[in-house]
Amino acid sequence: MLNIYNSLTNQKEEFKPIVPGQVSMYVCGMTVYDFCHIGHARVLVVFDVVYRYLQHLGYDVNYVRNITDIDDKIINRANERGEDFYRLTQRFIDAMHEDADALGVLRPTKEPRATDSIGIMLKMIAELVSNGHAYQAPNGDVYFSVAKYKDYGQLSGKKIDELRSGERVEVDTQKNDPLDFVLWKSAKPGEPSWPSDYGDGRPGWHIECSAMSTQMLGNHFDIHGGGQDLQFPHHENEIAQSECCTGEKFVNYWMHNGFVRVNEEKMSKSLGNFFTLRDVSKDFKAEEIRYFILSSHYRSQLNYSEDQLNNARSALKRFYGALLGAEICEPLSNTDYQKRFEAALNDDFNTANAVAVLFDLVRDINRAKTEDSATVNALASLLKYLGGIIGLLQSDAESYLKGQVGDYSGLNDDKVDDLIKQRLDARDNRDWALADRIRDELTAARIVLEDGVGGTRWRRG
RNA sequence: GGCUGGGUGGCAGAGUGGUCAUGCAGCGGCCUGCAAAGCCGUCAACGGCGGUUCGAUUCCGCCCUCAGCCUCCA
Repeated sequence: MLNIYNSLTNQKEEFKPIVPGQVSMYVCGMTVYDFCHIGHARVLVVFDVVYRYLQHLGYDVNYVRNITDIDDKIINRANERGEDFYRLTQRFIDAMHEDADALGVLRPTKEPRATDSIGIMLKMIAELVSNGHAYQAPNGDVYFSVAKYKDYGQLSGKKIDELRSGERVEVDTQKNDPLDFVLWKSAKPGEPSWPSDYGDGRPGWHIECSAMSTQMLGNHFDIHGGGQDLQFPHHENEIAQSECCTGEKFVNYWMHNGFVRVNEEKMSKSLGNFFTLRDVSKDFKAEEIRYFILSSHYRSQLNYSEDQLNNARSALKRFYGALLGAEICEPLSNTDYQKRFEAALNDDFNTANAVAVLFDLVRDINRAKTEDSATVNALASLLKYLGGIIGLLQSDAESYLKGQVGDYSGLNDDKVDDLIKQRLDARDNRDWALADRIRDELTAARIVLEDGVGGTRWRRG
């Protein structure tokens, strides 16, 4: 039985889909004006695990993750570069796909772009205007009337009165109420725009998610996810717009992942303390980054540091070390390991706990290695199968361990094999000094040797 | 100021009203020509003060403290 922590009620609840056997899930994706950083990677990976695990449980999952490809930042960036905004966003969409693929993130079922959905947004806006929940201001902008939605604040726990008293935004005289938010922005000269009954303009940020999610998943769907920073105002506003427009409940389960932090501070574009995936990938394998993300619970904060990534590196070496030499076959079914593993994931996707189960399995594999290979193969296959449920351990063990990343010395695999052969000769002659000298040479090139009964193995350290 | 969520052993990070988390690091041993890897053993923690309880790191209250949101942000 799967339990999910619901941000709407602030407690874990048993997951029950609206339609038995099917899950409809929407996750707020990237605004594509720059490369993805580790914080973005966390959303991608966290909800990839949710997606994979729901499928593992046998659900037919309709997973929609949007792309915001029109907003102020995109326009500004395009202007700075003198590049057409559509070309700019296309470039970063391609980059995002490359990054996500590398991390082992499965493509969502659908990945709508905001600019392809303007029509449906305008329909929603028209409905909100006609039913009195929205109005057009003198300057042409269309705003949503927060005060007219009595349940506003249900997700973030905020109260309209308190928001108003803590108001820090300068009052926009165009709005009837400072809390109102924009649905349609009228275009300034030279900005990308779309025609509408309210004049040329572009959509506000919040309406796109309401439009694309309800269009693709229905007015009422199961799961909506995103980063914690979207809880307010973005998700709160989505609820308000959607429910005022459709008259139905919008979403049953809200999921929010915690931030990645750098030196006790949120990693964010505005603080400038972010590390892009591309930067980090110069020194670490994508799977190490994925493991790092999954080594803590998705709702807790995650501190980014090189030590943490090194820790992930050690962990994966241990996993792949256990897998090395085993023959992968049909995994054992109904094992205690699988039960514990699933119990962990059933508990609000507790990947940290699930990974701990995998380490117990590793110990059993390594123990069995001195005894019989059938047990090793069976347990290793189970390890690989369970790892696959959270998108880990799917590489070939030997190539993973020999794989290189970043600036290693120029020693290629053939040269390594050659040196190892020379060292073996030296060892046969009991010339330990020479053997050790060769090993030192390899060590300097970050090659680690392991002399075993079956010969000498090596890996890149 | 309002609202969230935290404070666990050297580090990271789960969890529980009374027996082991787990990984890395450390220490002792086995294995090895020596290593490495692996295995066995081992050390060690629950922010502070009260309360409930036979017993609390785990429940309750207060305090201290950290992060996040309240403005764009995954």
